[in-house]
Amino acid sequence: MTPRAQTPNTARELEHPAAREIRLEEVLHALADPVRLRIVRALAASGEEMTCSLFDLPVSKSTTTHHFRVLRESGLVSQNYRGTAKMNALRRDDLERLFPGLLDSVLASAARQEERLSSAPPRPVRTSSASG
Amino acid sequence: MTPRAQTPNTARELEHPAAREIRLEEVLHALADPVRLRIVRALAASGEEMTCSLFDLPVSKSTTTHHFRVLRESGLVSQNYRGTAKMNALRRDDLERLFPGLLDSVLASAARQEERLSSAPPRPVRTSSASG
DNA sequence: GACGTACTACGACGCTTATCGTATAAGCCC
DNA sequence: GGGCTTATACGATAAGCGTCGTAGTACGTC
Repeated sequence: MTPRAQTPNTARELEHPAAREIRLEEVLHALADPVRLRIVRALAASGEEMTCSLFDLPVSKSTTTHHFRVLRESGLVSQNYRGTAKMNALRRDDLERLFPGLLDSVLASAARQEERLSSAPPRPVRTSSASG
Repeated sequence: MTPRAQTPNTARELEHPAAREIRLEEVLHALADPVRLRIVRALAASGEEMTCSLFDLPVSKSTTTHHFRVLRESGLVSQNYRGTAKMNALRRDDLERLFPGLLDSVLASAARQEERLSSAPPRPVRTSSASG
């Protein structure tokens, strides 16, 4: 077969769902995994493209690839090759148009939870009648 | 054992996670299932408690029970018995305190997607050279 | 006490998924 | 070209999950 005639350097193009094909359930499912949520948060924090290898994840290389694929197929991130590296970016515009405010509230919730869980003193119950 | 001494009508109490135990990942996972998202939307729309049997779901009774359990254990809904019926309610206050705006943006996104998918004309491609 | 209603528990089944290791392909640099 | 880096593909595995049916429990009513 060898159908890849010349295809200079843009040869490796990855399939992305069109904006209208993105489904809320899949986006939520993609975000529900701790590793993937971490990836999305890192991408949002950097605001720019990042290569896969920049992420410090507690899983193997293969698993990382798998998670990036899930993120891409759900429509959360876009990926394109740049030399040997693969650049990843959040599809903020598409997501904002489809689900206004969703990504931001998830990101804010994640940040809030991290703060709450890390700095949470073993505060017993605080019985100071001030009521909650 | 028979530890249920007298316990008049509040005998059957269900375990709910405390607010501080609610995890974003579990909430997102709970919302990622179409059936459960539908339940949550119905609860939000009604604004009040609803019995399990009020929901018109495309799954069996057992499966419905399963989904309600997932919702309760994730912290999304609270359940308490009232006679033979089990009343379900969204834990809006707890969720809003933990993840401000999250639930609303998910609900809005779901509504938006439903509208988009139902009223979507099979608009071909619109090749009007306007470039995309 | 007997019956009906509402929901649960349990076991089963099949599909999906998160994980890994190894082998492989594409591109860069010398 | 040779070797290094980066990421993929593939197969395997174990766990999780959505689904169901059946049997059972709790409650209200007669």
